Amino acid sequence: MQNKGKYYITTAIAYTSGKPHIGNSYEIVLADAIARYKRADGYDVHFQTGSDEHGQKIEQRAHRAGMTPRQFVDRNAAEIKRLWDLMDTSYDRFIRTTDEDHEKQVQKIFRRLYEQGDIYKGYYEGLYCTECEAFYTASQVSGGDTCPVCGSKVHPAREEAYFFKMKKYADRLIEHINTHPEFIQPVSRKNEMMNNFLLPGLQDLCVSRTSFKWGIPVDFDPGHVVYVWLDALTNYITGIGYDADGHSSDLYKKNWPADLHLIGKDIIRFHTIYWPIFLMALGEPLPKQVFGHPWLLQGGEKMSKTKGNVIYADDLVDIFGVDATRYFVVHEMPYENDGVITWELVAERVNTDLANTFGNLVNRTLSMTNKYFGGIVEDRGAAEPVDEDLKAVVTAAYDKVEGKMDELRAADALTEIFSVYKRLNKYIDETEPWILARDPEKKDRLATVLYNLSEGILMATSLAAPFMPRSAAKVAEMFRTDLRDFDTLGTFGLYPSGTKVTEKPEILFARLDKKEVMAKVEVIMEKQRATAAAEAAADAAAEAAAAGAPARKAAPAEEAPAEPSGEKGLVTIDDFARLTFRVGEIVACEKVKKSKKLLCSQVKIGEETRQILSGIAKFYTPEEMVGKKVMVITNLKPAKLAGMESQGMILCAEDAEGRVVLMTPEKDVPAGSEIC
RNA sequence: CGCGGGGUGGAGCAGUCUGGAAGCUCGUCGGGCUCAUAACCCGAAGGUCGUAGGUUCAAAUCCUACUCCCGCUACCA
Repeated sequence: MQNKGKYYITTAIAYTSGKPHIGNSYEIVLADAIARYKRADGYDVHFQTGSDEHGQKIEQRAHRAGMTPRQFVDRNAAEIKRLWDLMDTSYDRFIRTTDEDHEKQVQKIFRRLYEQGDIYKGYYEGLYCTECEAFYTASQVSGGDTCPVCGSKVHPAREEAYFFKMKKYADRLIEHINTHPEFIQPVSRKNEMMNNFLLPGLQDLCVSRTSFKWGIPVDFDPGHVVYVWLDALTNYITGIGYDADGHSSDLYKKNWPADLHLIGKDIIRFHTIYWPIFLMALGEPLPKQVFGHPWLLQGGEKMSKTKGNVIYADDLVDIFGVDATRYFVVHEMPYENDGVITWELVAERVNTDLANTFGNLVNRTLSMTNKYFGGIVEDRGAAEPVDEDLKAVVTAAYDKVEGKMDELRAADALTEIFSVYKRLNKYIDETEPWILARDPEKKDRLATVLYNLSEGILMATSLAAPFMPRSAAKVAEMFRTDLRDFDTLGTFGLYPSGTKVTEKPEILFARLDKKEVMAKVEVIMEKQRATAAAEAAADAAAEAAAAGAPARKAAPAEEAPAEPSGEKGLVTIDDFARLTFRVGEIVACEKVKKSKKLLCSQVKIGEETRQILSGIAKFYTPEEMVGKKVMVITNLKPAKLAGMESQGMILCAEDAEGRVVLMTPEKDVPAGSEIC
């Protein structure tokens, strides 16, 4: 295969404060798909990922967990690595910012930048919260003088710190961005960076802190540790052997500048402004491209532990398998906008694309080959005009996919590949092999059709391999051949005629029953909620223990704070619209034996009758209930009360003494009428 | 007037730069087929393209105003 040169791709390094969710895993999977694709396409790929392990938050969390920071990051980095490995990602190096080679180089870089005058010592000024031991900006404090996190008083303070002279390189960077339109992807982000940061004028960046210890020490000024971005971003060069004294490794010389930094859209600024400027200061070339990918949202919301809606890669893999999970996250992510993930969507996608279109195609082809030819795939040259279009579609696939991948549109690349599988399914209908099989004179034609199918599957699957390596390997194995190098994909017919395929085709992707999936999900979510509650309790206990005299407030929360629980906040009309209320007529009612409070009513709502339990036995007898028209929430999740299912809720009013009264319509309306 | 992105059939998206018969995947409904994982193939229904106005022979696409949603707003990793 021809060598197209080197390709160095990186992901952001994952922060070791906790377990990455599927949105984080998406990045490594996408990077891996690109890396594998480039390898198959003839590039000499170097793929780096890793973990970001320093900072005050780590220090605090480790303390709360009763561990040293080192133990804490060792544990979390191992967990991150486990998830990356679980997803079959083929990175060449997993760098940790606590790795010795990295720490040493960061110190050297810091010293060099200081000596050449790009870093200077000054004071960081801001509003300081003693409780949190953290600075906040005026905008965060938003006018008042209370801490946005813990609510205590903040006061102006200053801390000795080193700063990087950003302004010095700003013009060069603006010039670079303007002359390299491909540098920031998607392009809409470019304007954001220009308008918000570069054009108004950059502030100098604080690159050291004295308020915590868990970081790389500034070797010539012991009270300071190197602050986050100078430590984190430099992993891209230290990980391949950069040396600030000019003795960089061959690996570095070969691979730098990076071809692609794949990162989340939230850290675009750091990668397109600070990082290039650091590199300019070091006299190194800039990365060729930075792609800030969008996020995967659960439903329409950000995932957060407090909302209890986090989806993790390992849970997805348990239910759907590695390749299905990989396929979903890559396929479902649009280029610019955020993608959506829900368990239902994954199940649907697996069934339609993977089981029906792809898996079933492979299965039916292999089955027919076994049934009609004892497993031998043979091109007997009995071509017909209908074959031409099929071959054209198959042989054109590589160029189409290549075009999409060049633009980093991996989701669209997958769509191209699947359109080939769809075309192959259609070909079966066009040629009707089962009819050919009835006519002995059509035996050659039948063999040729099955050969074309097999070859088409193998060619398309070679392109799918970077996205679904395991399944692609299985397909090749079942056809008793190897996947194709990309530079052969323009030629139809390289599958050796006469190959005997497997006798027992394996189901690549089983169809899933949505209800069964959701039942499993319920178990997972339940476990997650329990864990979150336990953690919260442990945190609270640790806080209390650590408190000593005046109680310390909670440390900054990782995620958005929980909804205020005591009182009911305002909702929007959309929130209200999510609830469905209907008029129901109680057609039967009885006491629930196991309970003193509950009545079990059969409520007629339009065409259907539902069983609803209500805690109103003290106020109404079953006889009184029958015939009443009441207000019912119909889209409430069913729940079991006293062992019986309740499919909704009958609304009542409760007075100050706790007396309960049914809500009934003021005029008579038919049961089933919607209440709005 | 801080900056930016978005609002397209039931769901998720493309199309907007470079105006010219509203498209893709899924779901729904009808039909075909039976090799296959109740799979596959064909067809249909369903959208005033957020709202209002303007430019034009022609607007989802350009312009103006309004409205709703979501990010970012600088050292938080």
